[in-house]
Amino acid sequence: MPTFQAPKGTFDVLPPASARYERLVSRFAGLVGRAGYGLLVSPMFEDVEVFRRVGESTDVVRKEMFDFEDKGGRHVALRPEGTASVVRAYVEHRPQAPFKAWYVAPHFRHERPQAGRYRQHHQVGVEALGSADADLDVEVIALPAQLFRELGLQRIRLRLTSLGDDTCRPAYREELLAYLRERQDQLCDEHQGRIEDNPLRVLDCKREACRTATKDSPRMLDRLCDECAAHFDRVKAGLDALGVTYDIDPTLVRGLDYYTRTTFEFEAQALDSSQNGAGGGGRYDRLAEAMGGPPTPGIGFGLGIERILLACDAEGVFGVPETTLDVFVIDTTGGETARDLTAALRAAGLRADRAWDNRSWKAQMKAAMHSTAALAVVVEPERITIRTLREKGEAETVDGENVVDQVRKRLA
RNA sequence: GUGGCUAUAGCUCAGUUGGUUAGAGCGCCUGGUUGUGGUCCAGGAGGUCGGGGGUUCGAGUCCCCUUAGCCACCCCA
Repeated sequence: MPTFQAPKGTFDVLPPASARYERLVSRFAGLVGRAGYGLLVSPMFEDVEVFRRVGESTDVVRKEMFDFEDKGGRHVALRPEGTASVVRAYVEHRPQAPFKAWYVAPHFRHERPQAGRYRQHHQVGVEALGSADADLDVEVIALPAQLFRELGLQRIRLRLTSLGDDTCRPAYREELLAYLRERQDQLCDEHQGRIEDNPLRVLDCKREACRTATKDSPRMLDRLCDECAAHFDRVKAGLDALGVTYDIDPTLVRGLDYYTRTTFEFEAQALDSSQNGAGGGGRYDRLAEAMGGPPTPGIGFGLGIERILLACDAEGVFGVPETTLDVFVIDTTGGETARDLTAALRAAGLRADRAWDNRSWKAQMKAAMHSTAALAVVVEPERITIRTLREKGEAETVDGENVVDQVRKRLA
């Protein structure tokens, strides 16, 4: 047993398994890059107040932040979610709107770890600021749907709702609060004393008590103001037009308080654990103001890389790629030729590796088999041969002067 | 944060009511065989049994603590 191990709730991803991370991120980068989103790099810790703006009543802020005082006495926190940092950066730099950015970043939450739930996990996501256009909601929601399709995932369910805005939500909130107060003693223990914080959360409670008590509660979707209703209708129509299927779920409440209007969540149904949320997001038209900036509408999402990969495992798609090398060099003459030839092959743009330590022919050949290379170049005192590694074939003796060209020819 | 289960070789796991040098398969290393590599044969390396304490003549096995993982709650990505 090693003396040290990765801290609780964290993990290492080693090659070759890590190749899936690489490929997933590059797929995502390609997808959102084609849609006009540029990479945004931001610090993985911020003034703790930046994250507090996402909502004081949320678990993320109340009990899951990795926060500490730095040597200058500043109270900072490791990023628990992605949107706050991006909106902070937007407000700080005031880029041209609409501003469309994507990110890939570690996220930290101090929770009890479980499969699919970690203290450090990784998300890819996008944020689009400066437009309230419902068609932007459609674009943003369609991106993860397209990603999942490209990965080959079948069993992803999109849940969708609207939380209203400042025009209609306050009245609804009061109505719901009144409804809940009448039934306060019927709610579960957790929510009996917490309905004032965020009454919407009670609707999402999984406990039987809350479920029955709120069965006939008023629904935000029935109380949307005209503008919000029109916005939501356009979002639905847009998704329909793009062939993105969804389920309207009026009980959907996301973990963050900043959402307005459109919110959504992608559920990986292949995962039977309760950690089956693959990603989610929504509109946050008041967050820029809360961050001290000008009123700026915005919408975005975050996707959990580990959750997506777990879902891929469960559906048997997007496995670790087989071949990562073109050619493997074996040298039984001392190693100088391997050193020079490998360098030449790489300079020619081929993926090449070699055996080390001047081992036996058999040991080097074994290493070549493990390498996943398609071809081996075998350097022996009297000749140089090219051999196939993945299927049977005759060794082909090659001229020492043109090894690179001949390898290239064989690969073509 | 609450509760339950688990921890033995690089990996997957055996290990009796506590008993003497802790095992297997796979993987790894060496040699032989093979069509100079995938087969087969022989040999070898590798474990303070997660860590600490206790009970006992004796602990991988029983007890306590601790660390980590898993599961449920909770929450979410």
